[in-house]
Amino acid sequence: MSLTADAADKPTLYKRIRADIEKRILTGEWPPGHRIPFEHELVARYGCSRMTVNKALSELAQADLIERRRRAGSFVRRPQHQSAVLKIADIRAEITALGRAYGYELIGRKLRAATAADRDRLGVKKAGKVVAITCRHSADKVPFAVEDRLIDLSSVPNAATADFSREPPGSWLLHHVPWTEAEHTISAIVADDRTAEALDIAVGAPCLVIDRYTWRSARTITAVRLLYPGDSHRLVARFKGG
Amino acid sequence: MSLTADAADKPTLYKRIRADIEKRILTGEWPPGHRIPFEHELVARYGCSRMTVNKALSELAQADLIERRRRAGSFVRRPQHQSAVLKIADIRAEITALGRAYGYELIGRKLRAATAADRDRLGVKKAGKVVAITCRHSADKVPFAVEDRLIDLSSVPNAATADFSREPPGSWLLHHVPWTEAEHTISAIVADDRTAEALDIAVGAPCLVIDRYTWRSARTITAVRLLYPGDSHRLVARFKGG
DNA sequence: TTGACTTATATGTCTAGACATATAATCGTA
DNA sequence: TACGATTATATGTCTAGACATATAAGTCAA
Repeated sequence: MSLTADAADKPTLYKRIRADIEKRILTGEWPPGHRIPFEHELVARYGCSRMTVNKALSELAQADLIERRRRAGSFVRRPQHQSAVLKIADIRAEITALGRAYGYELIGRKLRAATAADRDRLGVKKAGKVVAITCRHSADKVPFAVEDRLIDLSSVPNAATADFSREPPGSWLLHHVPWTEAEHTISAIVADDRTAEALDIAVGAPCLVIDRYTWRSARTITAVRLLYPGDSHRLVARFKGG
Repeated sequence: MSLTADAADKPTLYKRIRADIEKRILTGEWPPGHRIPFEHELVARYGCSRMTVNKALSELAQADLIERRRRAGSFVRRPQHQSAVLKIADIRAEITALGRAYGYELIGRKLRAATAADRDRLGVKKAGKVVAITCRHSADKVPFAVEDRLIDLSSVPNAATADFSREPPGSWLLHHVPWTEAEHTISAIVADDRTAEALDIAVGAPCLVIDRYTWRSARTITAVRLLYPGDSHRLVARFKGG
């Protein structure tokens, strides 16, 4: 077994080319707008075939680190500050990862025909059945977040009979619904009476709100609102640097 | 000019293969864990060379949609809910994109040797000079966000002489510093007197807080805290679906 | 049953070509 | 000078092979 870095193991040629270029970009030696050597120049420098350097450059382009233009060449892209990777873990996983005891409590569950408000929230037009779930997550017996969720049963019929009294709906969905897309909206509110009681905080205390809307290839799956105590909870997002 | 989708233009073969597979994954026809046809099977199905299907599968792997294992085959990966792409635009770009008039006002600027608090905030050990900037961004004359920033001059010496009275420091950095990495921490607070006044909101109103810490290959560049009125501003994060 | 060895196989990387295509640069013309 | 046609060129895609390598699966002995 080797304790050295992967890079030292035995990088293949195209990976070495990619890493060489990536390093020059990250260190700023090649600033945004800088033209990267042409493929035929890299072919000469590394003594390999064009397909090999092409693979290296294609991957850098797929990672948005460079931009390739026919006839013109390849150029270092400007950093795109507007794109960052936000880690929003499954709450249970998040709490257990912190080494704290996870607690879950189902507050309410209702199966009903979608009301106008439900349809609006899910972004669907046709009427159908939904499950509405309210629950609470806690860490070491302290309220961590309250969850208010709507599941579209026309997309996830199994959810009608799933037992959410022990398994949180988020975890259940993660294991029963294939690859999904989602949109998160983050905002801040101050706790009203009901929220304050559920989270065991003072009325008027700040709360972080995450609204997550999930779909799979144009089909709505679920809409969920999570409320966290704003002063204790922090969302960490790491910039996507390639 | 064509108004049809790019896909209809004239997709190359490897892109068609990639799109075909992507579609089956996104629709759930091939759920997580499903084995994708072997390369030689796809070669037979599409009547092309192995390099062509290899390119399609490699890109899907780079996008984390599939996982490839030697001898075993290629498999659909589980969705990774914990990773979402958070769009944090440059504030000026964000406001102008909304079709509103961007306003900028420099409140304070100080050049000083880094205090202990500064070093702590920037995560550096060595003493050095820093610029501290406080400013306000507005949309249609209404306060949009207040910014409190620290720039490490040992990494960005030019910032010492940059004119931040007209150009916001975020925009300036975006154009003068090459590719960077950053970490964002999002939280919620309630406005204190000073914040309330700067944002023209009530004391006790909710505020969304973004702390952004930026570096470039292990070198600290800047630390910034942005305060937004919590009820009007919303951060939108789109799940990374490939 | 377990562990060690062998083998088959799918992916990983690479080559030396080929033709396609978008477009920057040049040249010629009005 | 401005505009339109031509040309050169860098990237985009693809082929038909090759050998490398990790590893699942099978084989055999302890």
